[in-house]
Amino acid sequence: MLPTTVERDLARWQRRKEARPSEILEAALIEFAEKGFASARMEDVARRAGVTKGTIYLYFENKEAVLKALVRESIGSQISHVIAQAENFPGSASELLRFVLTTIGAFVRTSDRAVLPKIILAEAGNFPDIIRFYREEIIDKGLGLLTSVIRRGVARGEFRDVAPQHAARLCVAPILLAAFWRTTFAPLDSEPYDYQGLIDTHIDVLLRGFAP
Amino acid sequence: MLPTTVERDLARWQRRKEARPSEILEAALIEFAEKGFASARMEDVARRAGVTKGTIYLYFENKEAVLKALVRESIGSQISHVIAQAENFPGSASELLRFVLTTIGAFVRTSDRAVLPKIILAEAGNFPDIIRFYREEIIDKGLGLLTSVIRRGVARGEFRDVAPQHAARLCVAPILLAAFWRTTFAPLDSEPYDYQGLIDTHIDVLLRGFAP
DNA sequence: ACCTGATAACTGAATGGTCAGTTATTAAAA
DNA sequence: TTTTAATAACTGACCATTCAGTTATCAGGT
Repeated sequence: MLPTTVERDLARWQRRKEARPSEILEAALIEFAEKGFASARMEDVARRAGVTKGTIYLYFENKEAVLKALVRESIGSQISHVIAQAENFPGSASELLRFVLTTIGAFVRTSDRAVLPKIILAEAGNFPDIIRFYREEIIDKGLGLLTSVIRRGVARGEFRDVAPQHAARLCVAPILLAAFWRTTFAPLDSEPYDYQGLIDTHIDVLLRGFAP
Repeated sequence: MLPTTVERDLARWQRRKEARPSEILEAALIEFAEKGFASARMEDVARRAGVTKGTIYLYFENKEAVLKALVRESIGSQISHVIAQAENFPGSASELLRFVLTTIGAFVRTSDRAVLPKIILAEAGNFPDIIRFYREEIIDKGLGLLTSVIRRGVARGEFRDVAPQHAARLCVAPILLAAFWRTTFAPLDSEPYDYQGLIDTHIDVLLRGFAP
């Protein structure tokens, strides 16, 4: 049961300054997702990352800093990327909307980062600055993008006169819900839920609902 | 600053066996909402309820039992009530759908229980049986109701042929999102968000999207 | 009307376990 | 040999839970 001395001596540990931070974040994401931020233990994060607790504190100031780093590295870049693509999009507003929602949908269906909104939501009360960051960098930017797409569609007569700030939220709601579902209730399901079908139906119903 | 001896002697404490449990639950809801279940302190719950820590344990086995009680007493009855009303609803499927969504919307906009989904979501990993209860008693029942309404609408030719299990989720998504928003980001907003407008727009877009 | 014990609601200090963060030490790498 | 990544034992604070003691309430006696 105990590791042999050979294994011990051969394995031991290596110095891998470059690789540690990302490995720690990867491990933290899994632990935070499983237990929630407050109940996740730094020792478990460390073990999963293949180091000991002390090592984490060489790279991160404290537990909160690990969560902050996760939020920063995970989502911010994605959003900017989508916004950039949307800016030089050639097609109509409907096509652009379809493209944006499909992209976000794919992210939510496949990325392990899709748990983050849930983790952040849960800790809202305890870390006001993380919430503010998330609100400004992710939500406001995302809603801003969608609002402008819809406003454009309305201006061009593609969409009827819906309130853009409400319509933008209608666009993301089912996708976000899918993210929560996948990271919370999916394990209880006997057969996997058809997220693709949900998102397709969503885009379909939405565009018809927006049509003049 | 200190309470006068008179006040002290008059106040002290009273025996209020009947009132305690609900007062404790009320206090717990607020504390759990603010800090999250894991970070909420029983002592703070007690103080808010006007008792001391020990008293809570006269009425509840432990912290988890308080959360369980909250889930049971808060939402279950609401759902059954809506379902009962829906069952003998006279009008068309659209009218029924509008009625159901308006009712849920009103609950989410006004009730302090609207935080519960968030609290439960956050603790999913730690309390599998609470999640299972919530899943079976709230989600499955709620989705079941909406699915049957939509199926009826499709059968009667009021709605086009949308997939009922997806469409049902589209119905609740924006309302749930509103609940999360109200209990998380609303405090950051300078002016209050127009939930009523969101829900009205939602119902409007949705029914047009469902129309043949 | 006024005691007076019995009962049960309630208190709050003590307990014990957990865990974030620290530090003295070890050993890989340069 | 020196530097520093990494370890592992340690500390201290925090907090759920317990329980021995306190006090409101009430019934039955005087």
